[in-house]
Amino acid sequence: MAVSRGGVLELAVLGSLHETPLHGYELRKRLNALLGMFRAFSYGSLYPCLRQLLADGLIAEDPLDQRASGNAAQGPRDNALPLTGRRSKIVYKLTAEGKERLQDLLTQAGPSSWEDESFGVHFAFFRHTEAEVRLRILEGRRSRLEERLDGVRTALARTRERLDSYTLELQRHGLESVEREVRWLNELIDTERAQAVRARADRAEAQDAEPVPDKTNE
Amino acid sequence: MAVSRGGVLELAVLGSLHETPLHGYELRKRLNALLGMFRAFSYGSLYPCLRQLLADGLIAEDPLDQRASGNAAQGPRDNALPLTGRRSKIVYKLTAEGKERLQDLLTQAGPSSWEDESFGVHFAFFRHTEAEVRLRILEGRRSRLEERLDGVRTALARTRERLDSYTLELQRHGLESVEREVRWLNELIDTERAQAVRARADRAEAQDAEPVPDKTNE
DNA sequence: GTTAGCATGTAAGGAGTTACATGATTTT
DNA sequence: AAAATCATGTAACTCCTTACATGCTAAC
Repeated sequence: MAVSRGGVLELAVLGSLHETPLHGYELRKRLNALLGMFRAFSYGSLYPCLRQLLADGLIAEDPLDQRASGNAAQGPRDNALPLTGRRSKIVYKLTAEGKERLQDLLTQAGPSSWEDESFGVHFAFFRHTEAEVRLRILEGRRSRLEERLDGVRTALARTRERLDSYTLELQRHGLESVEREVRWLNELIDTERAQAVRARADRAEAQDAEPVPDKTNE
Repeated sequence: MAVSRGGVLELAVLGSLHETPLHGYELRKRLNALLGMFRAFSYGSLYPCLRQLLADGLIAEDPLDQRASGNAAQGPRDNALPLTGRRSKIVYKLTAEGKERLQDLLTQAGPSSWEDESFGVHFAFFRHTEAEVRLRILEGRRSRLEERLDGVRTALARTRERLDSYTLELQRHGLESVEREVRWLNELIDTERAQAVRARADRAEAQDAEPVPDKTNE
């Protein structure tokens, strides 16, 4: 079943391809437009990744595109068309296995989903993620950041020597940025919870008679 | 002269050791307190780095520490002291060559100083950096971020399909964060320029008679 | 007809991490 | 005397980047 190894790229590719078939070049542009503020991928990693995913059967060439990339017998006539052996766009689409794998990746709530490098990518595909998993990822990221704040703050408190103005300014800016992200996460978590409550209420109304379990694990 | 290869760790180590001699464990804690909001280093990279720097003669063991790490002949008597062959703190200090190398690294204003992974480290040692270099690094980082803003914004403008709320929120938060950093850089740059002007005025006053060249390359 | 951008790929390697292994010292 | 944490180190590996190489297609 070939693990087609971890790394956010896999998720980024699979997630993008889930929306619509794409070829490598366009895929990269999409990705860098979507995640450009957080990270950028190069062709040098994208194409090998596509190759691996293809080998693993998670994606497949999409024949719907008119410029077939096949080397099969096509009329040797009129080779003015861009079919030189194998040079044209290669459009990929998700296979059934690929969709399964994507669902797997989207269900994982762990360090691999809330660390700096990966959180943005996971968040970008929250639309396809279950509500519960979304919440756990958001909370996971928040505690990750709070750990960081704690660590730096206590380390700072233990420091005897007073720091120069640049170090101080860096500290201040860093703290502020992380605190801002925590506040942002708080808002998102509140929204998610409110939605969950609403969804539960809707479900309750639907089955009406049955008393809602309502396990208040708050 | 052994290049003792690039990577921010080298600068981080050399910079820290420039303030005061330290051993590996403590060094790591310092670093993670100083830069914890931006990145964290592990022992697995720190110790090999120290070894390399030692081999290159940029750092040396500091004999000032009472627990000498030497294997030289010390009285075999009273070996209850922690001197088992070679297990105790190894305190390193900068050599003359190391100081030179540090100055080199601090003078470099280029991508290696203003990219995400490295900017924080360079900034943390701005105290030891020339005013001119500081300015170029700050401006370099600013244009890097502005490029990013441009790229994402134009890509976004070209996008036909409207995005789901999560993608949108990610976009918004990303843009806002980067814009905030740009504003922060603007302030820092202003401050730096004001200081430069003041410094020039001071120098002019000092030599008084001599008309200041004042090449207004603004 | 030449630049600029679209499109696909590979080889080499960089900068670190994780997990492991070990031992010394201090605290409880 | 057990647990925590201080302290040093290595091997294997990961994920990605840089630099290169190639060729098509559109625009100026």
